Amino acid sequence: MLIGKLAAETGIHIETIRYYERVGLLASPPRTRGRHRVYDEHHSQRLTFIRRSRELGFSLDDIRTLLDLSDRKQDCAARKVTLRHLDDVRGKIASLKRLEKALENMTEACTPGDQKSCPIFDALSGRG
Amino acid sequence: MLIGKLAAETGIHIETIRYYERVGLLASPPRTRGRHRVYDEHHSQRLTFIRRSRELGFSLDDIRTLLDLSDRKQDCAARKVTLRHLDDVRGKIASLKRLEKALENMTEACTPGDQKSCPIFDALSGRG
DNA sequence: CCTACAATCTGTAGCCACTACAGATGCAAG
DNA sequence: CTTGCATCTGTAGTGGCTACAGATTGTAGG
Repeated sequence: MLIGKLAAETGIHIETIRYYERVGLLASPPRTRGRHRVYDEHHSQRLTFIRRSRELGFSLDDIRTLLDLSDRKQDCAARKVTLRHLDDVRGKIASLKRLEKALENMTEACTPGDQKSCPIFDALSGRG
Repeated sequence: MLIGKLAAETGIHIETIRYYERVGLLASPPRTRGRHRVYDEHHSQRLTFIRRSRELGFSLDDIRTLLDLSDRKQDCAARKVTLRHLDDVRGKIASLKRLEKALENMTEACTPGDQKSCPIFDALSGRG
């Protein structure tokens, strides 16, 4: 199958597929005489693995590791990678929640008709 | 004051200060004969505003807007920008929470000693 | 006044994970 | 043989910095 079909099948843009090949995530497929890439089911499965991993927020580096671990059936190591990523995600949630609180406080303090200084600008100026 | 002192005062790296100038966030300060930048209290306040806004997750584009609104004392408009950003943050939290759940499910399903297929690899392959 | 050394200067390239072109080909149907 | 879409390569752009290299400026000590 050609790259367009692979893209349609996996939901990954053509340019992104070529990008994954360039950075070594997806093996270079054989070519036609006219240098068009020819993929098979194996490539499609790999690409689906990559897409699912990306959807779960793994970095391309992590995915490289996961693909390798999957080939070598090292599921314990994969669990570690996943737990580390989960930690990361939780950290991001926590820091976004702090942002959310701060932003809520700012907007709640800012009531229309208030003639004095604006609490939003005060907060941003470091006075809040 | 020179750029090093401004950096120390505001907690923003020298390169970042120059970057902000380059992208039009911070006005070009006057220079010494030898082209060294000379800042005053006004620059320092602006930079603090920028730093606080960055800490709250505003994009540089948003910050440009907020700085302008602050100059023109348009606090209602600033409130809108802030609410929009708050929405953004909440959206990110929601999607990270979905990730968190999915990752939790994967790692919980993966118990050591399980001899069959690995639920992590299954999930990533699109079978989960 | 001279030297040493720190601070600053400009310009460029790199990071991540793509995305968006331009301009040149390949390939299949009519 | 032409039309027209698909694919090719290569490069540049995104955001928000960061990290250099190599040149210059400023300043304190001798």
